[in-house]
Amino acid sequence: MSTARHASAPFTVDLVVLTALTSELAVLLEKGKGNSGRWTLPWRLPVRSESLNAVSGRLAVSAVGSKAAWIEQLGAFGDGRAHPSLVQLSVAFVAAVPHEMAGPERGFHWFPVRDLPPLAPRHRSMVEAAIERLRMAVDRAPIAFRLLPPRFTLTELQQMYELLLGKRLHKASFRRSLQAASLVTATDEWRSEGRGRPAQLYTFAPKRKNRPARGVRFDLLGGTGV
Amino acid sequence: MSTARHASAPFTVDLVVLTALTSELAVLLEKGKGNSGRWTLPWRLPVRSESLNAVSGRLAVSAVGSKAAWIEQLGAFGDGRAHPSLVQLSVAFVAAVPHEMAGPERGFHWFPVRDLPPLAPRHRSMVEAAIERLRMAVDRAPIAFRLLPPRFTLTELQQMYELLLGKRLHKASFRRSLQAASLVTATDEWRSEGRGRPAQLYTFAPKRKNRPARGVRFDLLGGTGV
DNA sequence: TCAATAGTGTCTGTTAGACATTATGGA
DNA sequence: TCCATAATGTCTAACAGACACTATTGA
Repeated sequence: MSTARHASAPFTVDLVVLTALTSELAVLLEKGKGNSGRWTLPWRLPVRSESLNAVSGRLAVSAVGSKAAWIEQLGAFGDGRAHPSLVQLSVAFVAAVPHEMAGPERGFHWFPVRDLPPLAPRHRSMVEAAIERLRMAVDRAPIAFRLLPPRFTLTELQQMYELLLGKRLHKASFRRSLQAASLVTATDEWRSEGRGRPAQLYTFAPKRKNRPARGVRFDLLGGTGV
Repeated sequence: MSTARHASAPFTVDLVVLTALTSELAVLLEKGKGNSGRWTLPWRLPVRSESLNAVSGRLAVSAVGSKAAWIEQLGAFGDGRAHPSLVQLSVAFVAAVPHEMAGPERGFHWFPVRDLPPLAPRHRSMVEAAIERLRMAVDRAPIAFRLLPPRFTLTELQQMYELLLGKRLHKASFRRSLQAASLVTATDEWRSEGRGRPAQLYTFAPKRKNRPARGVRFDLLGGTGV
């Protein structure tokens, strides 16, 4: 029951920053500003008349030290689930950043999504929604490419997709689709990684292609099939 | 700049109700409560501590007179786009209802989405987002079926899908996928519609089927292809 | 030489769209 | 009878996954 009488808006903007941490997804958490030293998602009470996108963008910069590779609004969260701010409503954003590029700022820490510390209920539902949204977005936005360095091997790219999607992919199929989509071009560089045959390096260089726009998918009932 | 000192929450809940109106999508608008008699999306200032889902659900009932066939949160809208309430933030929902079932309540009217009256900028972006969201949701939720009467012909079902998706579908492919998805069962009734051969009536009776869970779709660059 | 990884060719099953054909009523 | 619509069979192209094979390095 906070009496909002200062110039801040009566809702928080919260951010779920995801990254690829050695073969698993990780979330960026902040050492709680409140009394209990619990970890929280980065959030802030925006000042009035600030745009949501501006606030979330600056929140990302303040957390990871650079602009996010991808950021999207998740939605409004409230409905009785507790939040560290005690404010009724939160607008959540989901972002992805490359892990190597910029270490987290002071007071922040990466946690694997499979092993999170206790979070406020509202924050826990945001993390779940964020992962789901990321997996939906991976095939519509070049997120995987932006999480990799400018030059990468196709195996690295595939592993990034597998990590983001949370499932294994078939090597030959992956490369065929990639070829058909005209998304990468080979460089003349190769990289030797320990034992086996060196891998060719590629760059992200999408060329517009008119996809045939398939019909309906009757994907009701959430049948995942294995 | 309204001083929010009464017991209402400092944001609005807005609703985009969509329906299938004789071969085109239509939105439900309300004669503006404000000074200018402009049309607006149905919205309200919820009282504090009300859940978002509860508010949006009741808003739908008050607009169409019955529970929505499908409803989902669209997200938070603000960012400087004007809203009839003058409130900074709005949480929008999108809903779909069958057109025949329940006429709109007094003061409401259906408008084809291709021919909308002037709307507040924030409401216009909600309508656009709602249509896009509906099209994404049509193959994950049985929206088309809930907009049809319990017994329908396959041609009616296909036309509903075409209307919701905004594109033509291939008849034989549509029926094959439908069959494969085990979503409908035939009744022993037939309906003669004017000239040609009568059509068999079907009911929505989904049977769980384990779909094979396909790989990646490189669907970047929004290539629609025709 | 062996182990390990990169990269590719072939085969098969599934599916979407094109097209044509049959079926069955009303005008 | 003719016409309009329903319903279905066949063909083809695209594509995903399985499998196996070759290529190229380090140990």
